[in-house]
Amino acid sequence: MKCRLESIFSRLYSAFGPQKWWPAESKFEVIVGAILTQNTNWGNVEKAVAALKNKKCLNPGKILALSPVRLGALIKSAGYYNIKASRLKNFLRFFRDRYSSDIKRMHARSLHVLRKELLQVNGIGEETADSILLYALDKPVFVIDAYTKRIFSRHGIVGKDCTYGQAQDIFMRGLKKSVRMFNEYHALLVKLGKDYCHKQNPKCALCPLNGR
DNA sequence: GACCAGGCACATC
DNA sequence: GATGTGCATGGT
Repeated sequence: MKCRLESIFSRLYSAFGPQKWWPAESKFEVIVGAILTQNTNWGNVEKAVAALKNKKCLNPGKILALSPVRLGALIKSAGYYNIKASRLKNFLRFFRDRYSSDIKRMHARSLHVLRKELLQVNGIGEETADSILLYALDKPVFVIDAYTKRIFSRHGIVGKDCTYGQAQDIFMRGLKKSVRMFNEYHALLVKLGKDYCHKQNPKCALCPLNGR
């Protein structure tokens, strides 16, 4: 499996090149984006982040100080804006109370401890936690998302109904733990998913993973 | 108008 | 543990 996963990575990298993820100007912006992008088109998230920046509200204190209605209005374009407003605040209260809203303090903790803590925040599930760990905190964890499952189940590498943990184990066991590679691999899978591995009408004939 | 997008919590069985 | 449902905007 190791060879297979590594070879898929090489082919994706050759086909698409570096993806330069996560697209954000700061680690804090990565975290906000990770929560806002839940089950949502990235373009809609960018608009919400831009609205927060435009009002000079893209920092922990400002977001916490906004009323739910005001915050909801700013992130409206990202969809599920009421629930996401409360999820953002749930994270920010944890971030303030546990780490004094300081990314460096968080960064100093271990992957294992942080993952457990993040999963206790209401609104942060496995994918969001792992996205924060990998892309904001440089921890070597492989992010599994809908694209990853769809692509690898279509190629017979994971079961169609496998759990998040089962899929993650396959990657974590089959690859060397590298933050840089995990970062690029997941970004490349999203690129492949967006361009070639649609839910319906899969353009699999064009998929760079097909053929030799 | 239908379908989809870089999920998650909660209720119910 | 598995399955179903609500949450919502904006692009194709």
